[in-house]
Amino acid sequence: MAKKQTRPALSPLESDVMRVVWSRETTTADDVRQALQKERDLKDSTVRTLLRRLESKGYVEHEIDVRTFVYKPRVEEQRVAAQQVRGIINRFCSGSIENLLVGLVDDEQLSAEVLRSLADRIEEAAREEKMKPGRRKKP
Amino acid sequence: MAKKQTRPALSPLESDVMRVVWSRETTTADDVRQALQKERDLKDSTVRTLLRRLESKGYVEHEIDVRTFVYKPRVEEQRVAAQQVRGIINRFCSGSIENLLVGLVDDEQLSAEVLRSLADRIEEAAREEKMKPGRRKKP
DNA sequence: TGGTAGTGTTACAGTTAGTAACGTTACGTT
DNA sequence: AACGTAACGTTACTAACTGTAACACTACCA
Repeated sequence: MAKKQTRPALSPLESDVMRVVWSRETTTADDVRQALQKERDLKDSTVRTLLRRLESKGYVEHEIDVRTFVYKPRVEEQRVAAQQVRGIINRFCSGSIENLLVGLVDDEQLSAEVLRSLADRIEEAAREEKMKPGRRKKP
Repeated sequence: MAKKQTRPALSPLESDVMRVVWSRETTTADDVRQALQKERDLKDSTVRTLLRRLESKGYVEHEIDVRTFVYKPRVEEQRVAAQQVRGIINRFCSGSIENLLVGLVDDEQLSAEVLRSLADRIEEAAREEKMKPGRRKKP
């Protein structure tokens, strides 16, 4: 089985940067700086350091447009979230995702209705996948 | 609304210690040391430092039996997991738990069947709750 | 009353996170 | 062709957090 490759975790600020990157088609250092400006007034070189670290961690990649680095995500946001959750499940929850979901319900973050409707939608999606073969996951 | 109090995050080793604490009724430093011995051979004072840090973070509390500190969890394991997940949801997933669950399914950590059966069980449990009033959550 | 089980205090090195200055390179404009 | 400047890479520093533990102190129990 293809081992699901795992990347070093994101720091809080790196997460902020990633959220910017995920929210756009393409992203430059200056885009990030501006996007985060309300909350934090980071210097250009700070942002570039962050982006470089994110690239070395495998979260983004860049192309060069003339002389400007243009970044794009290399992983989907939901995938990253899911991996983090996997870590939580292993550390707590006795490795069982069901236990986790039960905890979420207890914590009132989740309801049975949501679970059910989600199950419906997922099964629906799975059926459609089967119709048109070829690539799997994430059209 | 009673603000769900949030504690400083657990480091990896602290998580290990907590797993021991959660797995037992009561726990002493020596219990922890022995439980973790296969993986890590920690000195007694190391373990006690960990437990003290966990207490100051609000994860455990202790009573004194003669002269020995006897620890117990102050939070449930699933609750902690759920709070961590809430953090993830806020950082990624645009704050939506549904997005997260979709990601988990994509990541093949979760299936529609599990979601559905879980929804069933949760609804069932909710019905029972309504029958016998009084305390809610966690019997 | 002394040995010891058990505690608190203190500490230190390695890593990660946030922050950024400064030096270098190469575009495009004149 | 040369120069200003936009954009990059290298390097660095501090603060906080982790893992680790020695050592000093205290109070039971034999």
